[in-house]
Amino acid sequence: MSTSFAEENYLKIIYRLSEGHDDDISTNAVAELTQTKAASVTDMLRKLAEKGWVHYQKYQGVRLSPEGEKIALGIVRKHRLWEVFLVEKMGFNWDEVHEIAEQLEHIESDSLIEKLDAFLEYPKTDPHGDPIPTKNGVMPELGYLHLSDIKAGKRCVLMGVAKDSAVFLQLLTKMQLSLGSALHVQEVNAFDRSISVSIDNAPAAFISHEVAKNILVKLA
Amino acid sequence: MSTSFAEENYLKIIYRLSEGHDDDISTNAVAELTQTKAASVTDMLRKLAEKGWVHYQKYQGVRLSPEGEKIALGIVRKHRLWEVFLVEKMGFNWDEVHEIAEQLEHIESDSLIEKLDAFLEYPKTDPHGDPIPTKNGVMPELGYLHLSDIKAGKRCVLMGVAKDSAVFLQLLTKMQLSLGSALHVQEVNAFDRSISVSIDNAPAAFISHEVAKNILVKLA
DNA sequence: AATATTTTTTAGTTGAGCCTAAAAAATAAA
DNA sequence: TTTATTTTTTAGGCTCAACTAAAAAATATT
Repeated sequence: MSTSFAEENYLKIIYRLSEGHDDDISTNAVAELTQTKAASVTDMLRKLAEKGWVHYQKYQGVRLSPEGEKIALGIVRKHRLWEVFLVEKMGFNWDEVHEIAEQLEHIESDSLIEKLDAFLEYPKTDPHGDPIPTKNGVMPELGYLHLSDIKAGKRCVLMGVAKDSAVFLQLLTKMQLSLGSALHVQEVNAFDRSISVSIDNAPAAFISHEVAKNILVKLA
Repeated sequence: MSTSFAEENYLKIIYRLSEGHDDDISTNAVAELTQTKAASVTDMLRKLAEKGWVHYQKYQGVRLSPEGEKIALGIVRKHRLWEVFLVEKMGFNWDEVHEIAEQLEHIESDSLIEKLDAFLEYPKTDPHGDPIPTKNGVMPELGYLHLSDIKAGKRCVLMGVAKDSAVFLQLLTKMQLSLGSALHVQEVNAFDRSISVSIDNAPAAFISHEVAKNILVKLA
């Protein structure tokens, strides 16, 4: 069965909202991310349920069916591969690629995506450190930690971001933070939970808790 | 003013139908290429005329306005650049890229198209030899001849095709014909207007008039 | 020139995907 | 537990881009 542009967006958004827990997703949460009204979401959820891509009972929220998840992972895979292409081959910055990839993710051609994957040399993650689902529909688990959870004294490496809005990414860039940055957490400041961190062995800088929460690291 | 997917397709098709003459285009001709019914075309032409992209008077046919032509050339430029990408970078054959490029041509990002152009090293033609419009909206005139118009005894080089349907391109491939093939027209056979042509100095093969009409060459 | 045929347009529908306003259900507060 | 608030759904409408059937205009034929 074929999927429309709108349907693909809903499935992708429900997937995103479902990551990391198994509660059902509320109509309002979906409406916020799709930039539509709750009433429109209700319509679409009923349609997606009819097609077998979500489990939905009115007033009870929604979750993806196995088939729906497969479709969503396909979209995410395409989105992230195109982001790699845009950064690695087209020379875009990591904060410029989201909107373009939102369009490219709907291009329908399995062979194109396989060839693109090969051309990019089978990347494991996108330019924000997010894992790229395999073509069999498996999302690799990378097990990164939030910088905000790292204890004072520890060293770690910046592996990804939990949020890829342009303003956030631009802030990181201004702070000289990028994938691969070596971080050394000097201390956690009790007052505002900001942390003092040395970036690539430079003198320590302050990173707010809000920012640290959205930085993903692995211990060195 | 922004253009929808459907509007872009109509403008592109009107452009294609207008190439090489300045008669107005009929509703039916547009309907055939858009794969819609004449009544639907009438609706859309009225809409495009309101937006100032075409000149249209009912029962009198349609032609692009300067603004409409600019939009159409932008779409054609994107289509052909993506085709180059698909063949040169993704490894597709020239008969496989049309449908995918039909989707990619609607991706909206000026900076992407400029970067793609640079990445491809500013190609002048697509994989079928069709010229790529400049970013200023100029369609280069290549002045190729139809193989069917070449006199016996002449040598020429295959520079493009006037039709890029998959079956036609596959036939050329089977006949060992591709861009750059060196052709030597031995004789024009009066009976069926087929021509005897040596391809890359191999023993002469027959090329039907129908095929020769759609092959573009320049004299060697 | 009159008639027949083809082409094009009008009129009225349809489905997808959105909307607003009002009703109903679920949840929170008194 | 009753009342108030928030969330979600229903009902009815809108726009876009298609459709069919019928009318009108243009073109071709006799």
